[in-house]
Amino acid sequence: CNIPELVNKAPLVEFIQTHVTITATKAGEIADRFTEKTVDKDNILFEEGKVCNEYYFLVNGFVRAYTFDTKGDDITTSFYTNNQVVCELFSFFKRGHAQETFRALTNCTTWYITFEDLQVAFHSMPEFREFGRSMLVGSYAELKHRMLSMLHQTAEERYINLLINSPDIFQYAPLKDIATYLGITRTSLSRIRKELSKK
Amino acid sequence: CNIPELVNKAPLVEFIQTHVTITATKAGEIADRFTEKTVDKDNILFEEGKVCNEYYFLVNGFVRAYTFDTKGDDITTSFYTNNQVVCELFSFFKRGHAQETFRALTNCTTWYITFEDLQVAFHSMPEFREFGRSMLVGSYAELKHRMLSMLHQTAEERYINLLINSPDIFQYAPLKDIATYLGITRTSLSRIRKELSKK
DNA sequence: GGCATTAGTTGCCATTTGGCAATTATCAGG
DNA sequence: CCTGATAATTGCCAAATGGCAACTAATGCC
Repeated sequence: CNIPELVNKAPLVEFIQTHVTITATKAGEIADRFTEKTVDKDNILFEEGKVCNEYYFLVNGFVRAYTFDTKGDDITTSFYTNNQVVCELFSFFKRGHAQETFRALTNCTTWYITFEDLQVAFHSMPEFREFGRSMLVGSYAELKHRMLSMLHQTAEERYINLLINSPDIFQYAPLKDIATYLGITRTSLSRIRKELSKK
Repeated sequence: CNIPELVNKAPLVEFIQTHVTITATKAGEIADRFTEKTVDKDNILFEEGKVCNEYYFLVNGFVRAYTFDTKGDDITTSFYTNNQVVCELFSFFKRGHAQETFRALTNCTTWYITFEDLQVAFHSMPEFREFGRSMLVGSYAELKHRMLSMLHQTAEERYINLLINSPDIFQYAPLKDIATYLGITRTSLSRIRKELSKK
């Protein structure tokens, strides 16, 4: 464990500590199972059709996940930024082929762990298991919240909330991709923005 | 372990075996941690505002989960039927107050395990951990699929798919609740049904 | 800097969905 | 069986969102 690694891993250690009750030492042991990897802007972290084998912790950067609908149109399923786990969870844990692609919208610094290493670490470190579960439950809750916004909010309300809660998305992602994330067309998003600018 | 229990637990044992690679004996050991509980029609399995402490396996019956939007209107978040896990996962695992209520639409037969017992069992039985994770990942994937349907399908398409994939929902739930589940008003659902009946 | 490509906006109009109120259908309880 | 309550449908119209095409703005590349 050399000094640059120690420095770079600090965000990951902190992240682990904010999600499970754990000593810095234990959190450090978990973090040690991760390997650093940088991904350049516009490059792919994980591609559709493959079995996801890396569980990424995004230290720094911006990532868009997308898939294609039945007409072949590109749909944004999620955005990821600093201090988030980037992973196609179903493919990763169930070892199936994924239908999503994760692409870097900026240069990204990540720490990742492979499925095999994670399985081993889960087995030997109860705290890591707890952490993994916490991540899974957190992702589920976040998605449920977004689902609820689709069920009862208008496109304008969803747009405003995104603007308030995730302003950085607007800094890195084109509006056309934000539109599909909100479940509307870029034309409608454009008009919603125009209406709001009047107010 | 008496005979009625053995008989009744068979669906749970089978369910476990279809989700993780495990012997019948081990699956039976897991199932033994669960306790039977019946819930009568219209009664509540879990109520909003509390910390969810039971992880239910629904052997037989039909359940609706719902919450309230900002206007105070009732919104269906999910339906559950035979051989499904019924639980507010975020509240259960993160020990927070839930914003959902689960109500029986029919008489229900369930097997449940409490949070404390589940924690103990997770710790001592790796297969149970694997099962728990499989459930979590499965719920996540299902929700993601539904999210995607909200992003790119019309209300009519979502209705048709629900009709095909979950016809039993229409047997037990009133249309007004199905409408909120689909993210539309009961008026619109009524019109969609009328249009389709013409074809 | 110029040019090609992609992104974003706007006008025009169609389609989808919603809101409200009246009406009809269904269902549970006395 | 009657009756009140709730669910479902329908008409009328408004609002939200989409489709297409034209236009403008931004961006990347040589």
